[in-house]
Amino acid sequence: MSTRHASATADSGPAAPKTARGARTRARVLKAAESTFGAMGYHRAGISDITREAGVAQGTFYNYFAGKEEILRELVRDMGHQVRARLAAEVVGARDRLEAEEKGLRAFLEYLHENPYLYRVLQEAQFVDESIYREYYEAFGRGYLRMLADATRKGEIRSGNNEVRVWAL
Amino acid sequence: MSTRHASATADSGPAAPKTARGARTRARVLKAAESTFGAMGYHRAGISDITREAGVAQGTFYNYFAGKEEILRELVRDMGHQVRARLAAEVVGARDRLEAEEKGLRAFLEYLHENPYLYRVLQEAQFVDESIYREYYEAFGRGYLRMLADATRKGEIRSGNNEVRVWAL
DNA sequence: ACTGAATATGACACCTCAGTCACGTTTGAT
DNA sequence: ATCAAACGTGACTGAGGTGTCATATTCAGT
Repeated sequence: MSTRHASATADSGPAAPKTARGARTRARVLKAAESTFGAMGYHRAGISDITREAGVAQGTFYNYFAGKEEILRELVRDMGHQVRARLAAEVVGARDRLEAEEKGLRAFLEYLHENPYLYRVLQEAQFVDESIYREYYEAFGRGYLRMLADATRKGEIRSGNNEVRVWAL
Repeated sequence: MSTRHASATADSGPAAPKTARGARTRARVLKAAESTFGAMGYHRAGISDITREAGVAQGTFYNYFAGKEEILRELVRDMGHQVRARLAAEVVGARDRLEAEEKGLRAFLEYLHENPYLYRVLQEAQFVDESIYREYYEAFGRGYLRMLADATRKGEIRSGNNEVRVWAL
């Protein structure tokens, strides 16, 4: 039965790289997957396209990722981290909620403009495996919720059901 | 080179059915494609899934459709016709633009609620072949433009760049 | 009833591509 | 310098699935 659709949450399949070279290679493959999926689309893209782009052999791919779906999940995670890190960094200098909102939105759109692949990959991931999409969204929502909670504590916005607000946005 | 990505516009591949039975069969296969694509997704679904659902043999499929991509295009076209027909029918009784708008939107949402597959299939089609998606919503836009033009002629709304309005919506 | 065209069949050929594996090469610690 | 573990390689295979084809059946006009 293997680990099919059950709870493909955190098991990264193959173990993490143990050397510097391994880490670099893994990163190269992930980057290659980003551009390849982004340019050709997930389904048209083959593992061989990714490895060719990364400049490694086919087998190398499986040293770091369990399969095609797995690398997509990992990729979305990675992209999510980047976006959230960027947002967090942009927002620190903001005085109040409104300014943070404005800066955050601007930074978000900027990021999307610099990485046009994020949107496409994410949309496609939705059809490959719902849970990938969901994970991204929920992580995003959690970050947002934290910010709203902070703002509430500081009395900048009236309290209430923040979850509802996140959804609305 | 065959007819690859060139201008896959109107050639319906295999000729249209010549008998009543043929028409019925074609319709059955198309319906089966709708539910199968809708339920499993375009990529997971195989031709055999569609033909099984339709209750015909594999070969029959190719009597009416050139291939998988082709039937998707045909399906989107068909769904588009249905939606537009429905909208047009709902809107005829409206007095002015505002009422038409309200009725139209309501009918549209209703239709989407009754046919949850439309949205999903359309979204996925976007990644299979951009031109399928484009065709759908250009046709939609044209219909909308006609309505706006009518309204303009009747002096119900101020003239101006209607295309811009369609885009905005 | 007769007949050619249209339609239905399903086994099969063929091809793409994900994933494996046995064997080289590099790393990094002692 | 040595060695074991980590990493890299690319030819290979096996499954999955699209599209074909020779043949059988049904339709519709005469």
